[in-house]
Order: sequence, then C-alpha cells, then structure tokens
Amino acid sequence: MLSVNNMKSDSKYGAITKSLWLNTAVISRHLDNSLGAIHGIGLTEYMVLLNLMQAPNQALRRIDIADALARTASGVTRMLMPMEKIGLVKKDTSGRDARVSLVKITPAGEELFKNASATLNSKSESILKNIDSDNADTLLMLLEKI
Amino acid sequence: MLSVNNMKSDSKYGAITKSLWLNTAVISRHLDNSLGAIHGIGLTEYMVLLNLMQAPNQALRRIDIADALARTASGVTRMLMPMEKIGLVKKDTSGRDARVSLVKITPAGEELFKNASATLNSKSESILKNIDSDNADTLLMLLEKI
DNA sequence: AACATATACTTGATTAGTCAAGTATATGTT
DNA sequence: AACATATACTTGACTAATCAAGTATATGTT
Repeated sequence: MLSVNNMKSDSKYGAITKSLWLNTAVISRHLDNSLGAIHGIGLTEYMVLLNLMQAPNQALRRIDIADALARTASGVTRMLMPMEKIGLVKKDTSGRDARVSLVKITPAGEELFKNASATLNSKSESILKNIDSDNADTLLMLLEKI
Repeated sequence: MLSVNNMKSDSKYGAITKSLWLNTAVISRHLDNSLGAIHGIGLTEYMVLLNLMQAPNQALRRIDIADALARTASGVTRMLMPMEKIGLVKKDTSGRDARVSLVKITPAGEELFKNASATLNSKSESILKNIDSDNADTLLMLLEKI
C-alpha cells in the first residue's frame, strides 16, 4: 500500500533523530522514575548537579546551566527554586557582575549527587543490556561526535 | 581537584544515557521549533502521525499510541484533542470492544505528515552534519539495538 | 449467573517547562 | 558623560505532560 520508510524524502539522518527521540523517551522515563523514587530528584535536576560538580568552582551562572541543558533561562530559574528549598544548591553572590546570581552545589547536594550517580550508572547498565562493551564504546564515541 | 568522570561508580553506560539525554534535548528542541514554525505541529505530534501512517489500517488504539511514544494514556488523550480539532486525526468508532476509541489519520493529516517528514529529514541532516554516511549507518544500527 | 479482576479511557490537580515582557546592570559609541 | 544596545535574570500566562482516581466495559473463576 504505502510504505512510509521508503519514500524519496526519507533519510537515514531522519531515522536517527527519530530513534534518538524514542530511545531517550523510554530511557529518561525509566531513569526519572528511579532517581525520583530513590533520591527524590528528576533526571534534569541530576544533570544540574552534574554540571555544578564539574564546574571550576562548583558554581555556575544560571545562564550557563540553561545552555548546558538546552533549557531556557526562565526554566532554570523555576527548576532551581525547589532545589534550593531542599538544600541541594544555594545562591552564591560572590559576583563582580551584579546581574549574575551564581548557583553553587551544597555538601548535601554533593552527597546526593554521588548516590544518584551510582543509581544512574547501574540502571543505565541494565537498560542498555543489549549493547555489549565494544558496542558501548562505539556508541558513546558516535554520540559525542554529534 | 575532583574529577567526576573518573570516579569508581562511573560507567560508560551511564555516560551513554547522559549523552543520549543531552543530544536529544538539543535536537528535539531544534526539530520542535522547525516543525512548529513550518507545519504547526510539535515533534510528539509528528510521531503520532508517523505511527498512524505505519499502522495496519492507519488506525490505532490510544493505548497503543501511548506505548509507542512512551507516554501515558492520559497524555495521549490530551495530546489528541487539539490534533482532532485541527483535523489531523479523527475518531474511528469501528470497535468491537466498546472501551476502545480508535484514532485514524485524516487525508489532511497524511498530507501534513508528508510535508513535515521532508522538513524533519532535511533538518536532521543539517543537525547531524558531523556524522558521515558510514558513521550514520553504524549509529542507527546501534540505536536500533537498544 | 455472579463476582473479582483487568483493560481502555477520561478528568482534576499538579509539575515542568515555554514564550513574551519587564527589571536591572553592563558595555560600547559618540 | 549620555545614550543605545546587549546580557542576566525574573515573572505572568500558557502548554504539555504526569499521577491518582473514577467510569465503563471485558474477561476469567467459581
């Protein structure tokens, strides 16, 4: 009848973006549920903590977090409110630029991040059990090429 | 000081899920904006149309759409309301099971899907310009293995 | 046949995020 | 110095999706 995947306009690049989208939907949901149930944070919040940990002074501007996570500045503002309330991050006003409100990870945030990392890694392994070690290397290399 | 990525608990599988998440965030946003500006639908809505096109009778139960997209049944109910209002899909009550409300793509939906596919494919190519054709084959193969 | 359980879907309340507009500060140009 | 423009952030109004609970129908067990 009508074969969607063999149309002239179909490209393997389109197939890649669709597959990325779908796989990530499944995986994110899984990880989000696990991180939520065990540590009380979502995957996006985990990624905030990861970026803060990797930052030079364990502090970042809100705009840098937005860029790093492909979110908007206002999304970051809203996301950080509950994280600050439960003490994972705090404002660090050590700014020379008065427009900036730096975000810093707290000791509690670091602790939670370490535990959540262990969860994320072990869940990731079980989710990706069809990918063997060599394929995992290749996949990671290709993803980082994007 | 403190190297996050070389900790004992770090695994390449965790690195893969993080990279999938981040790449997909960037790519989805891009495609969502393009599809929205040009065709007035989002990426999720595009994926609904894709699944309907591929379905045996171009019709699916709501629950099947939810499974295919890794969304909840209630998410699908809410998602379909505006799509039905603008005439991309319609209810198909040809059911032997009275609990089921089948969803069918309309001719207008098919037409929009074809145009949106061309957009998605060409945008995907430009987004993935760092991945050459051979690497694209490998990447797609690995993604489909997950 | 009656009842318990499972499935398909919808709805109310809530959360996560967007965009557009606004505030405050910084920077670059005359 | 004054003014225009750019940057960092916040806020109001909205969209997309979740979860928990509810309705309706179907299926399996005695």
